[in-house]
Order: sequence, then C-alpha cells, then structure tokens
Amino acid sequence: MLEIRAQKQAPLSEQAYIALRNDILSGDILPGAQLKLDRLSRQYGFSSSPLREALSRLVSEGMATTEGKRGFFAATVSAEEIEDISRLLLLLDTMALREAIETGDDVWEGNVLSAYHQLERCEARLPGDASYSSDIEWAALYDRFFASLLSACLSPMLMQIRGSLFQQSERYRLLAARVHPIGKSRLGELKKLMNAAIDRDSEQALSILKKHIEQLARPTITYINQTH
Amino acid sequence: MLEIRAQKQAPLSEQAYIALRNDILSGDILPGAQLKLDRLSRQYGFSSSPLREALSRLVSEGMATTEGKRGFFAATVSAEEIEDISRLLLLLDTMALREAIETGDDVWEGNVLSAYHQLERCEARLPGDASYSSDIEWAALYDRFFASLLSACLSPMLMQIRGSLFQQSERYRLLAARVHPIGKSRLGELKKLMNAAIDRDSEQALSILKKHIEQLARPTITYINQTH
DNA sequence: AATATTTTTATTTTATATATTTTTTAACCA
DNA sequence: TGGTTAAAAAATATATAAAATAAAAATATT
Repeated sequence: MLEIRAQKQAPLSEQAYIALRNDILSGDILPGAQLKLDRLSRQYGFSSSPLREALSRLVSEGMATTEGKRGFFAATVSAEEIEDISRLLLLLDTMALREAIETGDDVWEGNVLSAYHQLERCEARLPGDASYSSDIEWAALYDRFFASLLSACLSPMLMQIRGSLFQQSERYRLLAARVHPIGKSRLGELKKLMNAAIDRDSEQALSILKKHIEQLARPTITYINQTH
Repeated sequence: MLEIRAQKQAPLSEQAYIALRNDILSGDILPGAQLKLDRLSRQYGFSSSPLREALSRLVSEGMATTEGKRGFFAATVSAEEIEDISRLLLLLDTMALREAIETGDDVWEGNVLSAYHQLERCEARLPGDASYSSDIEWAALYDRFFASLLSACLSPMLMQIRGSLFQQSERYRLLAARVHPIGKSRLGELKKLMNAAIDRDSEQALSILKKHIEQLARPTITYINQTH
C-alpha cells in the first residue's frame, strides 16, 4: 500500500541538531567557535528550546563542548585527538569487518553493492577534481558505504560506537579538505575492499581497510600539526 | 590559595541529568517506563526545559529512548544487548589495561590504591551482606576503581567509550541486583587484579579482568532471560 | 472493523526573571 | 605613567511560566 499522507515532520530539535551538526562537520562553524544562542536563533530560525536540546546532544556526541554556565562551543581539534580516534576506529572497524565477512548474507552483499554504487555516482556527478573531498553529500554516502559494509557484524553497540568515531574523523577530514582538497579519489581502493569482503577474503579485506584508515588520517594530522 | 567562595552550583539541567540517570541506573525507574514531562516536573522539582535537556543527553548515552513526537522512555533491556555490551567492554578494557600496565607511573599506582581503598571502606560501612550489590554509592566507587586502573592508557576516547559501556552494564547489573543480590563481594578479585597491574604482571592482570567481566555479566544475563 | 471526534500530551514559542560570566570603568599603589 | 585590583555595568546563559500548536492516544460513532 502506498504511503499517502504527508510526512510527519521531525521535531525542530531534531532539525536543529542536523543543521548544526552539518555546519560543524563541514567547517562552516570553526572549531572552538562560541555558539551563542540568540545568534544561532536568528541564523537558523529556531527558538532557544530546540536549539539547546540540539546542543546538548552535540555535546554528548563530542561535536561540541560546554562547561558550567558559559554556554556552548564547537569542538576543538588536536593532533592527539585525531590520532586517538583513528587508532580506535581501526581497531573497531577491523573487528567489525572480520565478523561481517563471516556472517554476511546475500542481503548484506546487495546493500554493500548498492551503497558503493551510490557513492560512485555521486562522485561522478560532482564537478571538478577533488571537490568530492569536501562535499557533505559525498561524505554521507561514504559513511553509508562503511556502515553497510560492517553492518553484518551482529553488534549494534559496536556499530553505534564506530559510527560516532567515524563521524568525529569526518569532522577532521572535512576540515582539512577545506584547505587541502585531496588530489584524487580512492574509490578504487574501496571497490577492492568491497570485492575482497564479498569474496570472503578476510586477510585481503582487512589489509586494505588498515591501509585506508591510516592513509585517511595522515593528511589530516599533517594539516592539524601545521595549523594548531 | 584556599578556595573560599561558595561552590558555583551546577546548572539544573546537569542536576536533572544526574538525578534521572541515578534513578534509571538504580531501577527506581523501570526499563521501558514512559517519562512524562509534567510528572517528572512535579516529582523532581525541575521545570520542563532542564528536564528535556537532561533527557536528550540520556538518549545520546543510551539510558533512554525517544522517537518522533511521542516523548521519552527509559531504556529497555534485552539479553542480546547486555551480551553485546559485555563483549565490547571486555575487548576495550583488555586493550586499555594492557596499555595502562605499560605506561602507568607512580601517580597512577597511587590513584588505583586510593580508589580501591575507598571501595573497600564503602563496602565495610554497608549493613548486611549483599547490600553492596545494589548500592548506588558503591557502584560509583566501583566505577571509579576501574576508571583509575585504566586511566594510564593514554587514550581519552577509549576511556570515554568504555565508561559509557560500563555505565550501561551497571544499569543491567543494578537491575538484576534488586531481585537477586549477589551473595558475596568479589573485592578480593579486584585486589588481585590491582596488585597484578601494579606489579606489571600483564598476563595475570588480563586473565583476572577477563574472568571478572564475564562473571559480572552472567547472573544478569540469567536474570534477564528469566524475566523478559 | 473502520472512521470521526475528543482528550491527552509533546513540542514549541514567547516573554520574563534570575544568576553568572564577561567587559568596562574606576580607583589605587608602586 | 604603568599596571594591578576592585567595583560597576553590560552581556549572556539559564530557568520559569503560560500559552499556542501539532501530533498521538483514547473514545465514541457509524
């Protein structure tokens, strides 16, 4: 049966959360920037209640900070932190991928192929070289590719935690990409990773994953070290 | 210089967060219970704004849920979830402990001894046998013991994640302890763990940790399987 | 059983009050 | 003068309350 009625619209607090998170992720809101409520209120068009709720969530998820009664700030960056995030993400994704390769079924394979396809098409649609590296839609599909690749790992908690870490690493990557767009896409690497996973070639898949995550962090760490 | 002025009091949203979290942890608020705002408002004496912020945070941390515009609910329980939590917690704590043993210094040793001491004294102060297992203050010190034991691991992100998982596992443990108080304390085991860590006997320490976490979860899983 | 109506409840806005931090100004002493 | 401290003012965060809106749940009706 068709879904006819209008979409129930999400609560404003949810919309505010998404809008703020995107702007922090993309770097439109710079690290450490103070997030004053009345300015946000004018800028985004939400009143303070949903904004405060959104900010509370962002704090829990590490995208913002707050202390005492001094308001909210966008999360800061440091080389130590991105190295920490990368290391943990590699550990968790390795564990998840190993399990996913063991337990993934046909539906899983289909989802992975689908996610890869969409990522590929998105990249083809984008204009110049390297624009992908700072595109927020590309980032969302990139996220989705990994999420579907690992989704067969049978641990919702692991998926949630690695998702949160991935998002943090994206915050760093997108920030660095604003200034130093990555020259060429590494989509081919992801394709090899996907094929190795679907072929149940665990060793090969894990090795590509390791390389990918480590190379993902490197230019970001270099950038952060230069500028902070 | 002495800190003379009165303690700046925490924001009400923070106080509400702590109060609600304690009541969810302790089981005073049962899993799945609906958290209606006007009732909470009367019961806790906070107005809706700080309560909503507190609830948003609790949702982010897995202690509560919310969907669309149907309000907030206390997190539910399932055998699958506590097994998932336990497994991940063991993985992360193992990693953290290995590192902590490598890098911990004198200050770390002192902190661990101090945390253990306080836990021991708290337990001695409690009345009957097994009352410790459902005592919220004991739980906080138990938490602190592990936090200090692992604190030398040099990964703030790992500490934060394992802290969140530990809190979730405490939610389950305290729930089960309401009905089936654990017969005798396993403080001796913790002492052995601590001594092995301080003696830099990694193998021994990790083995005790593994046993401890697995045995921690077992009665809880049994309880959940019986009742849900 | 499906639909319409009522009731309840969550969400949001607005306005206002309180408290705390930050900034500015003034005062003071070396 | 220069620079530190203290007081006053401004800005801002936090909190309350009341009212409006919108959605969900419960009830009655066909």
